[in-house]
Parts: sequence; structure tokens; C-alpha cells
Amino acid sequence: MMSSKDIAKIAGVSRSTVSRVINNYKNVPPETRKKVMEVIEKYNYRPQMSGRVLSGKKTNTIGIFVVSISPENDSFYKLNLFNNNYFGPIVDAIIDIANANGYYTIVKIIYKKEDYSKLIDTFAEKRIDGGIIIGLNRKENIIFDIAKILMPFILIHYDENYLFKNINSDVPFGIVSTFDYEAAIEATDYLISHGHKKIAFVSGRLNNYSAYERLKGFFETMKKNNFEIKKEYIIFGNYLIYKTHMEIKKLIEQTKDLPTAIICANDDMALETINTLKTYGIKIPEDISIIGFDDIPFANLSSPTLTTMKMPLYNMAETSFQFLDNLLKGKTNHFFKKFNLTLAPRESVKKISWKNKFAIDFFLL
Amino acid sequence: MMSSKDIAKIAGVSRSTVSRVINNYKNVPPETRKKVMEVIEKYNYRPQMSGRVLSGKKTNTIGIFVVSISPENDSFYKLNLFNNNYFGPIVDAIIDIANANGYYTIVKIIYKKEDYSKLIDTFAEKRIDGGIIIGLNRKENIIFDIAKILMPFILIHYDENYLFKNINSDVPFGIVSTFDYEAAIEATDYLISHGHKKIAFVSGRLNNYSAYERLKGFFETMKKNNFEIKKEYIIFGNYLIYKTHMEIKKLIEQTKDLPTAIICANDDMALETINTLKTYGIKIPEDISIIGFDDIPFANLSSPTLTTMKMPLYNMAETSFQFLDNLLKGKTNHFFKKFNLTLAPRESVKKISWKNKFAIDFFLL
DNA sequence: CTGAAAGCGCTTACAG
DNA sequence: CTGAAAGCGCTTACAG
Repeated sequence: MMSSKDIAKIAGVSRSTVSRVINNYKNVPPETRKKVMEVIEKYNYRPQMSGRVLSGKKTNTIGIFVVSISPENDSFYKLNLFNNNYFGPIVDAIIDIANANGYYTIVKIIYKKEDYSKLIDTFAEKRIDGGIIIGLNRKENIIFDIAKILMPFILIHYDENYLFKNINSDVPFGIVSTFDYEAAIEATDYLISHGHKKIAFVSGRLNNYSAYERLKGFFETMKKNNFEIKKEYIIFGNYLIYKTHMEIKKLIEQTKDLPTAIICANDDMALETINTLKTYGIKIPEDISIIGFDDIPFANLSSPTLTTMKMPLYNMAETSFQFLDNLLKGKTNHFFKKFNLTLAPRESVKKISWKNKFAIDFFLL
Repeated sequence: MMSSKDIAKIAGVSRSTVSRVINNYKNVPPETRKKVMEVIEKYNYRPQMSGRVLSGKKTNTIGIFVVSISPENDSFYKLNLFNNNYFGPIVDAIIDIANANGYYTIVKIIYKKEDYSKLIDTFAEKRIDGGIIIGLNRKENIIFDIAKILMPFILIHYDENYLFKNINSDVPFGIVSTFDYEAAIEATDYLISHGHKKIAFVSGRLNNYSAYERLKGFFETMKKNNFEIKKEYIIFGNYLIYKTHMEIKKLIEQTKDLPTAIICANDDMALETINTLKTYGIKIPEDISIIGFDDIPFANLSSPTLTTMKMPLYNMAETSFQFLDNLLKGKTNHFFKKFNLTLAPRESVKKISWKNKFAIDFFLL
């Protein structure tokens, strides 16, 4: 394959001049530029990336890191990009946006803690100019190792208080997150306003920031209203379809007193919950109301359609990219944006009628 | 940041030895290795990729190229990864599989012909060791420019006959495709066996290999059965939801004699067709039967559930990766695999009863 | 077993 | 406006 040396020789100039043409220096006269460009075109010459990077140019590549570490150390429980309704779409959106803005994107998936080193290596080996990290465990200290490299990075869904408190101020970073705690309160209040008191919660994996905040919001709202939270009403689906299936089965088979409503920390688990309940002849929303989180495209097509807290995935991807782009262009601020989730009311939640409510209240006396 | 030179100095050895340790040469005595490794760990040293590549190592990165060029040169009609049910999942699957096998993945999306150069550049700049190309237009000659670079590549959904006939035999490549022509025949036969004769077809963009083959299969089956193909029954949705919506509206509003069944070249268009028909009070499958292609996850959740020709996306991704991996490891064969699509019969197709059939036949006399 | 040296393909400050 | 030279961070054939 051709090198700049070959092009220089053929064009009758030095490598310096070839480089100047490639990099669009202005102090190259038009005829020289033309002469060189003709040779470049003729031989389809393209400067090798590694040479350029070694001599100080940027890679023009950003990393997209998906951290998907389950507590269950079982490959069966692995959460992939494929057929996943959070990681998949947000990664796809970032790829779209970064490409439209002229960046290359490297996607790396971290399945186990031992692989954290691969995340760091991608930065340290200078494969990328900066990166966006999704799904990093709550208060995971790996982030300070990344920070040490002093390359720009964006965290999606991470505890901003913890980070701002503990990180060096010269580290170039940003955070994009959502008001999960507040959203969980809203979801719980919505059910309560529909007459529900016996509410269960299917949680995501608690080492995840959003999952933790959502459960917390639910908990506190229930407490505030003096509603009992039965132990068996806190269900750990860990964002996994199969685990959700097993846990809901357990709930139905082992609990005499079923809840009248269930909040699920994402739509995938909500839809699986509905499917599992249906298997036992339980009707949604007549017998049990369901609320999810995310508003995946299915949510509007399922039967019943799913009431859910809509997450603005595409906006989050856009903002994350914009933040990173700013940092790559030398801006030194710390960037931070937190999005609201919005309630999308659909068919899966039913108002418990006064009559039913009375019956329940009566029963509770 | 540390370089191998720094490590060498601190460890009291030469850069050669540091390099030998990094690359796991066997002729380094354990004590030397240990001494060097300690310094490496202490300073978190990682060899820079560009240096390694420049001196002949592989990038350990594969490219995934999505070619999504619409005939409409309108950004509104752009088909992204995000919310797309073919590109999105297959790219996600390849990312998953490649990562599990230790590769980095660069994803590049080509939206317009002018961007083809970026696809070639990614190879030519040696950012990758090889690549997988999805959605390349039928008989697009760009492929021969890529072939000239002599780096391994895999094509997903491309005309194998055309390629094998025209490409130099020393080019390292593979093709993974599906029997689209045969699948379209099966879909059409299925409708015919259910009594349908007035069948419309919503086509993908015809510069796409699969779209072309599917339309061809439909056409020939209709001809073979001596069924009339009305001009207005061939509808160009071009794989775009919005375009499909407009075209189906046109069909309903301008055509007196609606078909009894519609084949759609993918599920996204099939679901949009159903939605649009419903808007006009047309019932599926009572009034019109629908068949799609792909078997996206929705297909099983929509109402009615969608009869469709299932595409083995994940298997295709696996095979594509495997082929590329073989080529990267020096195997010199040309790899080729074509998958079957399988009919998934669901609720969206209805058997036209003998009585109706008779009425129609009578009417046609 | 190990170091000095050459070389990979670029860019850029320097000198003219 | 342009070239010679140094340097970026690695690896590896060569010599000992």
C-alpha cells in the first residue's frame, strides 16, 4: 500500500508538502495542491490513522461503553445489546448521532468486573479521544481510574452527587441522568390516586443507580402514606426477563394476598409480569394494575397497552454526545443534565372503584 | 503518559525487553518478566495502539458498516439504527458477538453515496482489520473498490452470483444472505392456499437486494397462477414507515377495488399498513389479510399478531462474525451461507371462505 | 537471554 | 512556499 513517501516521490515534492495538502494548510499554492491531489486520487492514497495519531492527531473516534454486570454471575443472565430495550436503543442513537457528526464510534461491552480493565485500556491505548459510559454500577470506583487518564468522558445514569464530591475538578467529564427518584414517586402517587394501597415493586438490579433511586422513591412514598410494604411485595427482577418470570411465579404461588398493583422498574419486566400473570388467569388491569418505566415501542402495542414512565432515550443520547463533543473541542466545564420522566397513562392501570375500595377498607378493619 | 521507554528505564531493562514482556515472548526469564510487570502495574502503563499498529500489529478491531441510502434524498426519510428493526438488532448482535470474542467494533453508517468514501477510508486508513457490510445496494460497484484493498470483508444480503462472477479470486471475502426469492414465493403461495387472488405487495427500496428478490418472487408466483397484478397493487414503501403510510392512504382513497391480502417486504411496513387500514375502519384479517417479513419482536404482540416470514438475524450475525474471524485468522476460502426464512403463521391472515370465494369468482365473471 | 538500531507512516517546528 | 530532520511509541531481526 502507498505511503506519503511514495506519493511525494511521484508528485515530485517532499513528504512535508504531501502532509500539508492532506491537512489543508493554507500556505500551499493551488498548483502544488492540485499536482499532489491528482497523485493521491490516482493511487487512492489515504493516510494511515496510526501514523497520524502517533504524531499527535486525534483519533476522531469516541468510545461507547455498555457496562452490563449482573449480580448473578451466570452467562445465562447476560444482558446483551441485542433484544435489550435500554442499552440497544441508546447505543444505536449515539452511534447515529456521532456518525452524523463525523465521528467514528467504538462500542465495547463490559460483562464482568474483570473486564473493567478493557474499558480503561480503550482510553489508555488511545483508541479513542473520549467516551460515553452507560450502566456503570452505582458508586463504582472504577470511574476514578478512568478520571486519572484525563480524557473526556460522559456518564449516563450515575449518581452526580457522589461524583462531584469525589472527583478532581480538572477532570473533563459530564453526566446525563434522569429524575428516577421523582419518577418513582409520581408512579406510586398515580396508583394511590387510583385507589391502590397494596402495591408491589419489581426492582432492577440495585447496584444500578436508577434502579436504586426508583425503589427508594417507591419506598418513601408508601411510607409517607402509611401503607404497608410487605416483604414479598419487593421483587427482584434485576432487569432480567427470565428472573422476573420466576419471581412473579413465586409471588403468585406462595402469596395468598396478591397486590392490586405492581410497579416495574422497566417495561421489559412489566410486560413479562403481565404475561406471567395472564398465564395464571389473572386479568390486567381488572385484577392487577401495572406501571412500567421506559416507554419502549412495545408499550403502546401490547395488550393491554402499558402505562409507563417515559424515558427520553434519544434526547439523552443527543445531550451525551453534545457534552462529549464540547469537551473534545476543549471546553473545560463540567456538564450536567438531568431529564424528567413523564407519565404515559394507558390501559394497564385501573381505578379501583369506590365499591371495591370500600370492600377492601372494610376487610382491613 | 508513560511510554515503553519510561518503563524500560525504571525497570532497568531495554525497550526490547519491555516489548517482549508485553507480547508474551517465551524467551524472557520469570524474574525479568516479574520485574517489568511490576513497573507496568505500578504505573498503569498500557502500550499505545498506534505505535503497535505502525510496527505491524493488528488493530483487533472490526468495522460494521450500515449502508442506508434511500432513493429519496431527504433527511426526513433517513433510516437510522435507532428504532429500526433490521439494522439495529443485527448491528447490536454483531457488537455483542464480536465483543465476546475479544474484538473492538467500529460502527459506521453510510447515508449517502458521497459517504461511500468513508467506508473505504475506514479500511484504507487501517482503522480496522476487516469489516462486515450490511445493506449495500444491489450490484453496487463500490464493492470492487473495497476488494482492491485486499482486507477481509463480509457482505450481508448481497447478490452472490454477481459478486462471485465479477470479483478477483484472491480477494478475502464472505457472503451471508437469505433465500428471499423463495420466501416471497412461500408467502404468496400461503395466501393463495388461503383463497386469496387479489394480492398487493408493499415493496422495500428496489436498489436493495432482498427487496428486489422478494418482489420478484411475488411477481412470478402471481404470474404462474395466472392472477392479475394491478399496477396500483405494487406499492413502494421503500422500508420507510412514513412512505408506507402515505402510499397505503393513496391505495385506499384512489382504488375502488381493494386487495384481499397484502404482502409487505418487512414487518415495520406491515404494522404500519395495518395501522393505516384500521384508521379507515378496515378490519384485519376480516377484510384484508397481511403478511410481513422479519418477525420482529412486535410481530408476536401486535393486534392482530402478525403472520410473517421469520429472518434469523442473530444466526446471520453469528455466521458473519465467524466468517470474518476465519478470514482474519488467515483462512483463504470464500465463505458463503444462505439462510432460509420460515413462515410464522399468526392471526393476520384469514382463509377466505368458499362462500366468499364463490362470490368473488362470480363477481369476476 | 538481551540490547542497540532500524523502521513502521505520519506531522511539524525550523531554517531557508 | 518548501524540504530535511526529528520525533511520536511501538516491534523485531540481528548480533552477541
